[in-house]
Amino acid sequence: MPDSEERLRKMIEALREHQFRITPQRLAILRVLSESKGHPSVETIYEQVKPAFPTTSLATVYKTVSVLKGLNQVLELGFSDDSNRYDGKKPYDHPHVVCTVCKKILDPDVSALADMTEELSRKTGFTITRHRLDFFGICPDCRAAAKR
Amino acid sequence: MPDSEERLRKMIEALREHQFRITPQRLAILRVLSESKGHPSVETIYEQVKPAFPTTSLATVYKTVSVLKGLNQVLELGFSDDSNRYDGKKPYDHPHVVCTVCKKILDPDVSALADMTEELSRKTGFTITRHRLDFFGICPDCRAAAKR
DNA sequence: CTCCCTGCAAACTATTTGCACCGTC
DNA sequence: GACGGTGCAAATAGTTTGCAGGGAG
Repeated sequence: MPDSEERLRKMIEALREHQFRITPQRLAILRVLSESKGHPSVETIYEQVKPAFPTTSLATVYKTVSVLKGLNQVLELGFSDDSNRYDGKKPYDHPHVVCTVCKKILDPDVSALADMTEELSRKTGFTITRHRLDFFGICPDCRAAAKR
Repeated sequence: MPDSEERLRKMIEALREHQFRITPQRLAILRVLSESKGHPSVETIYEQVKPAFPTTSLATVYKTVSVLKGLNQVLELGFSDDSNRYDGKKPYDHPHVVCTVCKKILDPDVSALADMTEELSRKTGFTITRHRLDFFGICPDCRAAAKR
């Protein structure tokens, strides 16, 4: 899986570049972020790091994730009614589809977004720097499960 | 301003229809929601209701807003790093532009969204029920202020 | 007169922070 | 060795909830 290794390398490089130390705990967190497909929460990362480092604390995960966010090496998806989710594979704004039943989050292909931003900027006079586009619904798996 | 009166009437009707009582406090909250252009927070609503009902509590505002949300009479815009904002004028999903400096929120015209949802549903197999589209940037006012 | 609503305070939850000890560089 | 990082516990902030008294229908 060369793609996630590439991401891991980038993250480590970014940390080094800014004088952040590479501790074993951080390395484990980076690994989870670079490998997991499913937009994990801090809690989920914590659970995955724990086996290797049983004394790891949630605070450390929060702090590391926060550092990575500052270095633009992870995208934070905040949900006001749930815990935040993190994307270490594509650390830049992009649309998401969220299953409201199983909480799975996927990255769909949506093309027309760039045009939309440009049009918006023109119409409102805003300088647009970021966006957030989430679709909510029920995934095929959960729909099938509900029908039983 | 006949438009906001129309909304106020609709909200009251929805409450009555579902056996919710129309208390003076609730009426005051509905009024703020139906009149204010600026997507107020619970705190903001509270501040505006206080003059008329000095003993009003934040809890009551939260509870009323929650009831209205359940009746689809207000749109809740949750922000994980800030307090939630409410839209009583257009209580259905629609895009927003948020100024990251003054926290102002506007409703821009964005057309291509319906097509996007349809395309997404087809590509992912999700049944899409809701969406959330926010653009973040700096409004013309704040940009001008920064240049001084 | 019956419940629902209100308002106070306490509870909750995700996240952040303070601080003494520890380990990377 | 210096100094940033860790892990525990306590603090925070927005929101929710429990409950006794009050008022709408």
